[in-house]
Amino acid sequence: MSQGHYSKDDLADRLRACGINPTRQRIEIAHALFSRGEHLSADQLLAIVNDRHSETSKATVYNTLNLFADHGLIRQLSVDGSRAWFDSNVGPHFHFHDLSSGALIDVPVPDVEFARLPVPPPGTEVAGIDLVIRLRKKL
Amino acid sequence: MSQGHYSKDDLADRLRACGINPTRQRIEIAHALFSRGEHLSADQLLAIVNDRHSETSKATVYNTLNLFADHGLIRQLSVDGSRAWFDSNVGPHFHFHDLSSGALIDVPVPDVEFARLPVPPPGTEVAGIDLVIRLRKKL
DNA sequence: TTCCTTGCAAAACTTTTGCATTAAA
DNA sequence: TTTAATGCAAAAGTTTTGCAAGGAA
Repeated sequence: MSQGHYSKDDLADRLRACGINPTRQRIEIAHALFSRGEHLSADQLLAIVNDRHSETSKATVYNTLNLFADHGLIRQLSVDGSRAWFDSNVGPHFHFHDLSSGALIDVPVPDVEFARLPVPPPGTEVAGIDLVIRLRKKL
Repeated sequence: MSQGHYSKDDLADRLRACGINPTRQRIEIAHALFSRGEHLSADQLLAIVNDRHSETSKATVYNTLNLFADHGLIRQLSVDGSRAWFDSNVGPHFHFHDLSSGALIDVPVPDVEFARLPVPPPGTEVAGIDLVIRLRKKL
């Protein structure tokens, strides 16, 4: 789904398609998010964006990340309590979490299959499933 | 497993069994955690403990929660980015997360069955599985 | 005494917000 | 000119830490 299009124009189109006004800062943040297939924190984004081009403020990074997440362009992960991670892959998938390194690794949907899931409480329905498989070093 | 023993003596025994010196504050925090079957935040614990008995400081609440978690007496949950939740149920189980109310509801193990799980990366093994089923209001 | 625990305040860290400035249409 | 976006600094919220004081053995 529109992988590999990381030019400014393509990214601007992608933002517009979500109803987001494509500004310079937003395009740069989007580039950092989508050109790397990684999970990034707000701090990392700030460092990446300000390393490559001109100045972007911390507030703008946070505002932009929330904006992107609100429009379904990225997903915010709560994997450890220390900080938020932002995932440029909004398609259904799961995660390995390496407890020794802190690394997050994607787990594609076909690698997981549920034979049984609980029935949601009355009046509610499932909005999404977050699965995190914690990993430790094998001895 | 040792449910329903919430007297000071029983709680003290339970702490000692984990290698934790049972002080007054620790016993009160343990009582708040175990006598209710709920998921509690540090702030809620602080309020509960200081409502019933004498003063316990915020730092002691945090230190105690970390101590309990380090000794496997409770589990810290990362379910939303806003704050940590502490679960007095350390046995294997999963969670519903009601997005509209913020409520956390236990899902017992038998309600979930995995037909397939991914193979951990080389040199690692599975330390635990966190499953959070997000719920929204059904229309 | 000696060791452990607690409390307080301050610090650290992440995230949000208020507001003046800037950029854009 | 009018609106939207940005940057800065301050504020807010959660959690950790340093250190002096307190309590138990």
